[in-house]
Amino acid sequence: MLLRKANVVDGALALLDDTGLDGLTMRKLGEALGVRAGALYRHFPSKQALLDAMAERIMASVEVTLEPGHWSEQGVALAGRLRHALLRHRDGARVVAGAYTAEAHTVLFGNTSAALLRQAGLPPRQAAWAVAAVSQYVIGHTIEEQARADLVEGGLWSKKMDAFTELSDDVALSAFDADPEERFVYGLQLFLNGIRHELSTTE
Amino acid sequence: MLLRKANVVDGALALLDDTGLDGLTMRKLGEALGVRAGALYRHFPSKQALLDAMAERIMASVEVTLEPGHWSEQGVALAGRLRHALLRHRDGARVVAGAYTAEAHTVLFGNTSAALLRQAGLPPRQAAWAVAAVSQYVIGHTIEEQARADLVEGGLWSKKMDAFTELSDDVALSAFDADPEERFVYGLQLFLNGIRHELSTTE
DNA sequence: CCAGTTAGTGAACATCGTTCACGGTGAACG
DNA sequence: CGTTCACCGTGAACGATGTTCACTAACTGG
Repeated sequence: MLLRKANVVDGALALLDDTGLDGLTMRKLGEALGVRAGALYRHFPSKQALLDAMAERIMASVEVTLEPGHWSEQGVALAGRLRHALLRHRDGARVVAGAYTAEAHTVLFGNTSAALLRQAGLPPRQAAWAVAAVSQYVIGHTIEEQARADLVEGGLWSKKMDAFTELSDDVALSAFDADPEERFVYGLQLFLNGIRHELSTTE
Repeated sequence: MLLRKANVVDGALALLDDTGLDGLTMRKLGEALGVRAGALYRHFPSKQALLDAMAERIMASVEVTLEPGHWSEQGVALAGRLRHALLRHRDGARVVAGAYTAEAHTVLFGNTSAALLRQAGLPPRQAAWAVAAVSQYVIGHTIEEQARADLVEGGLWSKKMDAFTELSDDVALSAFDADPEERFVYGLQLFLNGIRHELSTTE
């Protein structure tokens, strides 16, 4: 049974889900695909190229269709779909952050989001900057969210929290075992409210 | 000349600056310190522990003293000092992001920032969330800023830009070779304006 | 000055990404 | 149907990585 590029990416994402990024090895991937490690280099020139393709696949899974509605609702939807796409695979955020790729679907997401903000009245340059800023927030948030999930799975989470307890005031503590989604939406709202403020002063 | 933990961290940060995170190797670090790789394990139980210590050292270099002034100015100053601390070493943002540590200086930065926002009138829980969100933005931004710097140094930046040019509209293009600091401040302002809006509605 | 802790050595282990000469299989074409 | 040829996969190897361990050397406190 011959392999194609798409199959390799499929297998790599599946392996990613149950070994994590650090456990993703060319040899293990080969074994999962019934093939020796070297054979993978017929499809990708390097592991990094494979990771780039995985990132692109992840970005391809975020829906970018804009339904009619207020720009801020669309913005919440877009950012939320980006987060969910990253969460769909273990360490997905780290994979996308490490790729720094400029391929079709990654660019499409940026273009669509920027167009949304431009339509809302933001100058083109600022729209592009705002999209970059929000994306950086989403990726930064999701890297941490998944890092925490990995720690919990490894049973190391309580250890970190103990270190916290000694140094931090009680307030910050309770804020940290809140629902990640709630925290995500809060930060996102801060951003969008900032954009709203920007719109009201430039027009 | 015997080594101490502090010397190892010093050497590691120096080596980081001229080889980058991917080139940071226990053997190379040993060589730079006049020692075999194995000796480093008398000071740190693993490379990750060393990286955690490096992250703490980087965080220790951000000044957290609050001078009197409007909370938003203090916020700009704090976030800006965080960014500069990350920029001070090559791949500094990746090091800090990968550590996910809860040690003295990292926690201190969070506590100080949260106190600032609480004093401004934000409820404790929301203050902690807002600080986390801004930190994630700063780290996300700086990872990208440094990734780009590494690409430029490797001469691979123009290649990425070519890929962009084919897929993106002209607008986004010009937004991308703007001064990183200007883009950083713009995103930060969006955030702080969102917090300002939050303050005006909760009080 | 001696004892005991601590730092460093050198060799080894398992594993990693990557390469390459070679053998085999697939499908397209006459 | 048979040949051809591009492509896929093998197996072994290379160099480099993080880490361990029995051993030796160096420093330090009493």
